[in-house]
Amino acid sequence: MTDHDLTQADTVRLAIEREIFGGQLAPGDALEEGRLANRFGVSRTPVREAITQLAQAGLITKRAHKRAVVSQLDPGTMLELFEALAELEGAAVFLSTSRMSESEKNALKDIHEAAAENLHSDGDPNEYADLGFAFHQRIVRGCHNTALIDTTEWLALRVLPYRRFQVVAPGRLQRNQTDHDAIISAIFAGDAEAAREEIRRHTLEQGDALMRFIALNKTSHADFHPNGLFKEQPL
Amino acid sequence: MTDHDLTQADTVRLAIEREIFGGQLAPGDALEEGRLANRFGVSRTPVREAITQLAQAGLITKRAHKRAVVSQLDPGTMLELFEALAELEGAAVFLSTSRMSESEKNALKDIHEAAAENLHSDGDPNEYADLGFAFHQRIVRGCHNTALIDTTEWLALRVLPYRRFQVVAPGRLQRNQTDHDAIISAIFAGDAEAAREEIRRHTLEQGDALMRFIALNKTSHADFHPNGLFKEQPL
DNA sequence: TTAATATTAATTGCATACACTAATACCTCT
DNA sequence: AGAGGTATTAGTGTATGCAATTAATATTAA
Repeated sequence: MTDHDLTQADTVRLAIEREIFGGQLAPGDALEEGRLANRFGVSRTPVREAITQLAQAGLITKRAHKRAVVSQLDPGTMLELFEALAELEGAAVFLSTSRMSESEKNALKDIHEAAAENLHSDGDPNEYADLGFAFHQRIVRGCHNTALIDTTEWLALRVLPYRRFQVVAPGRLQRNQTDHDAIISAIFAGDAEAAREEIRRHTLEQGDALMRFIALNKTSHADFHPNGLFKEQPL
Repeated sequence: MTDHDLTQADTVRLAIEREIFGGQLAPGDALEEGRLANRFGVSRTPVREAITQLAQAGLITKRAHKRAVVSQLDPGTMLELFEALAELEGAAVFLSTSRMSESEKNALKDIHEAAAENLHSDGDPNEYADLGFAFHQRIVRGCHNTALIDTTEWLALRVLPYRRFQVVAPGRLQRNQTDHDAIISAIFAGDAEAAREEIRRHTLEQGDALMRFIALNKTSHADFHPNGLFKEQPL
């Protein structure tokens, strides 16, 4: 039972997913069954199935007899997502503090130090962003509760493109690193309550900072495309 | 745009959902597309769509070329679900404590007192279970964060059938009411941190109690059907 | 010109038909 | 009788066609 048990619907779904997260498909873009069908060389049926799945996952929005569009995150819901994510990550780290093994903690510390090094040596901001993502992911997975992990990572994935933006916001990276410092200290000190508070504040602030950024650059949120930030914003 | 925008796939999905939560469809039962199709008087296409959605939601399990099966909750994942739910409800009540309006708080208190009355007068246990569900739901919704509410309610729905079991466990109802007492006190006192701790402990304990119940009655969890508890277990 | 309406085109929802897979029954041989 | 293989059957995955619905375009009236 290898990957060849992938049905065509699965293949199409994965492809569309990648295009959304990769930015080729922007929020608001329409997904038309017919086009996709002959683009992927299949009939509309598996395409339809893929769209159904993606809609159920919330990645795209679909209403009867209207074509599916990539879900649009208006500022309000985006803030809500960040807030919910902050709470979930808080819950996870609360558990992780007492549940992570020594090796898990050390791996976390390694990531943190690699990020520090990157920051100190003026490395690639994208690499820093990846390390930041890994940092959060390690913490979440440390709670060893599949249900909680899946839920949290699902939310994290939804805001991921927006979360990365901070690499272009002045001073954010340094601040980010300081926050991570506090979080990792609390974890190693075994202070679950403090760890929760730190990560809550941290993630909430990322959302706030993003909102400020959008407001300052007064980008119409209709046109706002998170994945384009790297390309279009001057560093 | 009324309910008549419901596509046939939606209708079928809702019907199946109801049968699962209502207990006509037990965990482990197989869903066969053809039967469902002519049972609902539609073709297999909308049935397939409904199944896809339910699978994506996790309510049923599906693998390529194998028929769909109503998801089975083994004790391990069930405990995980309860733990994750405890954390999410904790996060929600933490926010709700400062965000619920006066009328929302009063509505919550009304439910709580109705439950007390039911308990005191030896009323219908099923009604008590409904009140308990409403109690938790009100608290969660009080956080006014759609993302967090949806996530939490989704988990709550998955364990709902199991959660109700406590009406048949000796002493659980009284204990449940005491817990709710503590929670509501913390909320009215504005002590968010205490409210979180109370509801965490409370929901976690429901999971533990359920596990003990299953273990004591040494019911093979393969045959364990939550919705049957009311009918088959002697009170 | 603009707004409202009719007409056409594009696109979705569904049914049916067929291909492929996996399970079951059946047979053969030892 | 039992193990192993083959035919049969049930059931899923996909393609195609058609009807219903929505979006786009043309047309008319003010």
